[in-house]
Amino acid sequence: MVQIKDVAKRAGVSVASVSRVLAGLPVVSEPTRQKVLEAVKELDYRPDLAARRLRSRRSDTIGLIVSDIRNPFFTEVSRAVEDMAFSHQMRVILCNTDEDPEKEASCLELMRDEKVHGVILSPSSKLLSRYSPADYSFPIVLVDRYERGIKADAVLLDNFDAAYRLTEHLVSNGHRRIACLYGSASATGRQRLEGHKAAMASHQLPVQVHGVPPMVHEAHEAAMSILNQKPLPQAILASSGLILLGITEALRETKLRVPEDIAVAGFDNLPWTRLVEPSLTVIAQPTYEIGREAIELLLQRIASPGSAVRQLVLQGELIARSSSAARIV
Amino acid sequence: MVQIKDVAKRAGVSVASVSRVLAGLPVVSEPTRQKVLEAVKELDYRPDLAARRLRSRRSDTIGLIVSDIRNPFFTEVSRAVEDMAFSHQMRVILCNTDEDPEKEASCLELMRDEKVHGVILSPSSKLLSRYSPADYSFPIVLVDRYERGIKADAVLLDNFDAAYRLTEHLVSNGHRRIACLYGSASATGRQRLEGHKAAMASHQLPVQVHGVPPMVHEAHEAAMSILNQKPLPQAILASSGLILLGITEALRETKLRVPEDIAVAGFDNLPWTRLVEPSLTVIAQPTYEIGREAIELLLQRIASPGSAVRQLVLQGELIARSSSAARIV
DNA sequence: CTGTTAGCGCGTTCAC
DNA sequence: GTGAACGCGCTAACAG
Repeated sequence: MVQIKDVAKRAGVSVASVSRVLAGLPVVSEPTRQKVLEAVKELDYRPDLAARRLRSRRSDTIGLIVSDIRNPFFTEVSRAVEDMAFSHQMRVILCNTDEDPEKEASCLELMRDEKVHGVILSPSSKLLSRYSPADYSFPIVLVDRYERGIKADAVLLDNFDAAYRLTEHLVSNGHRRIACLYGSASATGRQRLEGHKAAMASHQLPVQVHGVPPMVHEAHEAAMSILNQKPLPQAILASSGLILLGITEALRETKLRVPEDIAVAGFDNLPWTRLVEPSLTVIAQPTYEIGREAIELLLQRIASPGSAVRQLVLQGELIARSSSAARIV
Repeated sequence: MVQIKDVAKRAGVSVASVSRVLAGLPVVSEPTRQKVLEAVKELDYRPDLAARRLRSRRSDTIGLIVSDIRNPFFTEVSRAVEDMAFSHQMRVILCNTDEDPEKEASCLELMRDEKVHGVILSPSSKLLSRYSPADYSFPIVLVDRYERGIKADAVLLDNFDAAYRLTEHLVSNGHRRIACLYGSASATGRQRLEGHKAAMASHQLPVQVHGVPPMVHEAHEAAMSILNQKPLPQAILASSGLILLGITEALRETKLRVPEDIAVAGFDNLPWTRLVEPSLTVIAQPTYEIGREAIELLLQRIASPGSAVRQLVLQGELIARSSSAARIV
């Protein structure tokens, strides 16, 4: 294994000079710089990261902790995080928690052990409810999940507003009896519920809401029982892409026509939502941007640990498609 | 920062004993073991990974290099890899290459620098064509992409067989003029093409094949031009989920009925394939299992570097749905 | 079975 | 502007 002293010998300088050149310190003369660079290339020298990390106490690593990378939202976020990290010469360590507080805790411990510079985290409800940045030795940026009043950096969708607008869209298209299936397990689902309720209230319309656990199967079941009730709601609203999937499955089993018998709208502009017949009205989240902003916020926080906490709130985009077309009265 | 000598002092033993207890070496007496464990707990001692890695020359890390984590196939594989790695106390470093040979090379270098124990890799066509395990200092397991004759561990779908059976299925349902859109950029696409051609040949049927770059847009365009030709093929076959998506989009623009006017079948059992109308016949890949087997193979290779190379070939599952229903003659 | 000690490869003082 | 030397925290070899 070629190491720094080999390079030093070859270049006819000391190891200190090699180290300085590699660190980009400007206190080194141009001739030595060239000598070193040449020797590095000739020997194909690669600094030993373990030694460097031990000595410098820096890992050049950040952590990304999500519930499940297979959730398309997190897939996209993680791609953005990887891209940004790569371009900043940083490594990313990824963990899946499956919303399990114990796994969450062990992931966080792992991040501590790895001496990450910071973590991007989508906390479970449980963790979020007792969350305090002070409990951790590294900065954390929350994504997707957040509770008002928490002193923490975060990048979020404006869930209330998005659900409000989606509901407004349904109402303005003539739908009045609207059923809302929301993810009861997450702060995000509950915030979307609040947006929905506020929009309904502004029209003096009664609400019909159903909390469901975050699983396709459960959403499917819940949707089925709603679709079998009399009178049938005029529209059904899903607070997440997963729930929307469950509803869509259920609708395929019934012979109900969309939007004539019942309109549909939901969250997350996944590829399939425009392929089903009819295509589905959704709120598109700027997922890649959320990831990009999260790591940006994290890097800034690392650079200036003392500055005030910030929440970055991004707007969803309403994509109106056939499934929520105007009701013929 | 609490370190090993603090623990040693507290437990009244030497640092070596602490190290041995933590390494799980069986050469330590039960009393000292208990003393050490207690001290570790009391001080909340966490070994410094950088120091440990420097000294032991082991990183407990493996690499995963894929073209794009957003490809659902790789998402699933990566989840499996993460799960297995986590349960083996291993870290995973993930890289996206976008099929770019340069990025591929820098990812591989990064893995070398990180001293990973091994890498799971889906190589670009270019890399695959000149691939040799001997070029790397760590073991590599190929996933998804592979070329006959390469001496490398790999976990693969039986692409030839899957495409053969999918074609057989179409033929046995009365479709004879079949157009095949295949991914020309990957070995995988070409192997599926071969399976298709073989099946057609066994029935003395002429083939009509079209290579497309691996982008939805391109597949869409190619599908459009096929759908506009006279006479219309009786069926259209896609060699990947991505191409199937492009075809599905194109079909929505035309007013062709599926399967009456044209039947459709393809690869990858993604959630949306059973939600579109009509639902799509596909070959389901055992994606999670592929990831699981890949890391299993890698760990075995790490354990015994000298043993013979192995390719693990898994079978796809034909899921017949409405889009390929029997042709009424 | 346990303790002492020599480095692992590098970054960083501190003299020059 | 440069080099010599120390030590980051740990593991492993060796002595006892």
